[in-house]
Amino acid sequence: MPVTMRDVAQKADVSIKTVSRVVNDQGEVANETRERVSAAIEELGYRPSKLARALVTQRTDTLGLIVSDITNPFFSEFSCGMLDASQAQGYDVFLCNSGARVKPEIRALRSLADHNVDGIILFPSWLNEDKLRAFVERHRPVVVVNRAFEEHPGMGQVLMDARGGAKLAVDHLVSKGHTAIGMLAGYATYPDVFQRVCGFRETVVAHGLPLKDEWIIAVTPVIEQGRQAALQLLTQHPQVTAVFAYNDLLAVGAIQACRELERRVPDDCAIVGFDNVQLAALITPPLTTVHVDKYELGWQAVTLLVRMLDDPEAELPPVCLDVELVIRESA
Amino acid sequence: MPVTMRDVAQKADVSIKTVSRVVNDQGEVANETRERVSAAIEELGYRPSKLARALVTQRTDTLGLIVSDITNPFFSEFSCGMLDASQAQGYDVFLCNSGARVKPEIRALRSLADHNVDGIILFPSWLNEDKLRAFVERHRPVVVVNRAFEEHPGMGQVLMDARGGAKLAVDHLVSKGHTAIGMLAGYATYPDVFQRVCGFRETVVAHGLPLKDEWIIAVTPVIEQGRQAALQLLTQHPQVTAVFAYNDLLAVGAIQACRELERRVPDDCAIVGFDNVQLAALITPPLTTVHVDKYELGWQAVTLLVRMLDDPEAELPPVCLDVELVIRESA
DNA sequence: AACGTTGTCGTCAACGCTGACATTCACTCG
DNA sequence: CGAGTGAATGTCAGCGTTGACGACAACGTT
Repeated sequence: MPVTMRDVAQKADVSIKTVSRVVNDQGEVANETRERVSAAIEELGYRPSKLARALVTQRTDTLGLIVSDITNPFFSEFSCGMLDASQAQGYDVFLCNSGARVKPEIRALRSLADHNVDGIILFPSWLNEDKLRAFVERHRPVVVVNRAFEEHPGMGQVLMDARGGAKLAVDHLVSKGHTAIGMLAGYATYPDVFQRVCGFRETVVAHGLPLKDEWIIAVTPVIEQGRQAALQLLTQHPQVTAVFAYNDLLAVGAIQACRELERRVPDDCAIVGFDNVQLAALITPPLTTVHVDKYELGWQAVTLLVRMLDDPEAELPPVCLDVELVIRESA
Repeated sequence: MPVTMRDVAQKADVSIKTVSRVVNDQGEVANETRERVSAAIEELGYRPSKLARALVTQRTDTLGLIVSDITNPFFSEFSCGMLDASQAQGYDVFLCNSGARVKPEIRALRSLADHNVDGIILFPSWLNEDKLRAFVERHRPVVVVNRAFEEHPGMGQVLMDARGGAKLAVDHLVSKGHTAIGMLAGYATYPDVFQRVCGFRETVVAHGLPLKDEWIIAVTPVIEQGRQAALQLLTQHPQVTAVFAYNDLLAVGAIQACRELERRVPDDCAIVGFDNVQLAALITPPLTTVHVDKYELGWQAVTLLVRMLDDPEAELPPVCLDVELVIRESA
């Protein structure tokens, strides 16, 4: 039913191969012929079948993107940058939600491989390093965002300076006179929690302040969990006057907790978040947080992936984005 | 490099066709043979190429989704439902951002068609009805969300009861004693603005209240525009004591405007939004708004699309989701 | 003994396209 | 003037799979 190269060839009275040549404008085609073919293409409304082409070239012009939760503004802004960059490079993208679980991630990976995507972006990956490497072995290239690992051919990484961000946050808290600082952390199984907690610990110690393990609470990074954890932290350890949160969602939960405990923010308890999602500027009080350019992160991931595609041999170093502190009213 | 049916056939010492038969478990294969082939598949880690299969069956097991802006929580929640439903049905999905503009939408449509997606979901469509119909003619089926149009074979529609939602909002405002109600509307070119404005006008009139065109302001539905429009509305027409917003983003802008004008919400100015995005519950004061189950909307869109795929001849009626008022503190 | 029938499996072309390798023809040059 | 050159185009196989059809045993049935 759809018009094929054969139809065009017939109409322009040339061989199929010649049509192929003008479509991909490769090889030498006489001007007169080229125009005749172009006219036929135009007239028939011919569009080359990416499917058929992919079968022979092994290139589908598609990328796969796996995120934990597209509903989370952090990921959706990232996806937006990723999508725009892909489009600019001529790729279409398959989107999958992993729900931050291993099984669905594997299923998504498999399913992307089945569709022969040219490359995959994982944000982040919940697989252990061996499994991940095993997959990449058969389906390079893959770019992993926000999770550091040993460099390996076929795997690229895009990171943000999480440790530096944590330092920025704690420094700011300290400069405001806080000496008892707690942290609402994500679970250590979260691929990018480690860096943020590390940065937190280092900086607290560097300032010569007390560092108590009970002041660091690990929870799932969603608002409600943040509320509960902050409630717990602030009632059990009333001396804590400042909280650094793993992400803005937890920070929002902490603000809610403070409201319930009738602790004024930032006077009775200062709060700093991480990520600077849209929401951060809109709540009351507006959240002081570490800004990350999520759109840019997505764009960079594609840039790196495409570079790996262009030169499969190259060993590209990790890309790391800077972060900056956005001071609003919560600290 | 990747293992193909031929490899499996060789290993199991059968013909390629037999392998095909067990893979798709169709046709009669002796148990003994089936097991031998299955073993070979397992051992070799064979996975059928969707590409090659698609070339002959004309089915790619992929769907296309075009949304205005994945960054908007309204669309991202929808996408989540759409993604989950697709996955449940065995489809992978191409995601495209149209940026709420015609050109990119057309480009996305074309590019999806080039990849031979089995069906497309448009949320919403910015094309005029003729163009849309022309496209669908060649690439059915398509499901359009949140935009009503004349029924047409190959086009499905999924809607929400926008008019009813507007009525709910206005009724509530009236019940609170408001008699001068303004509206922050989206541009009439927005596909789903019409219904909401219509419902607004009808209900205001039904209550015997004044309906002034100057009290209805059309803007791009983002926070900042909402703020400016509300500023304008409330200073030029101070008698207005209640505002119904086309969506929550505009409502949030209105709340900001009230704060600047030192009008207390809801005492000096009541505000009702539409959509009930996550943000609505988190701002101060929490927003009274019309709730729409966006996840369900996405799920329904896929359900409809798949039904159209299964029976191309069937004339499926539009699906319409109910809405409900969520009363919080802004009205 | 000749004839369906049924179950199992294979052959072959085709899907729409590209890459490797002809082929043709005009033209140049020693 | 024959060989060599290069531009323009064509032929053919093959990418990995499926559908239409055919082959061939094994088994009753008359």
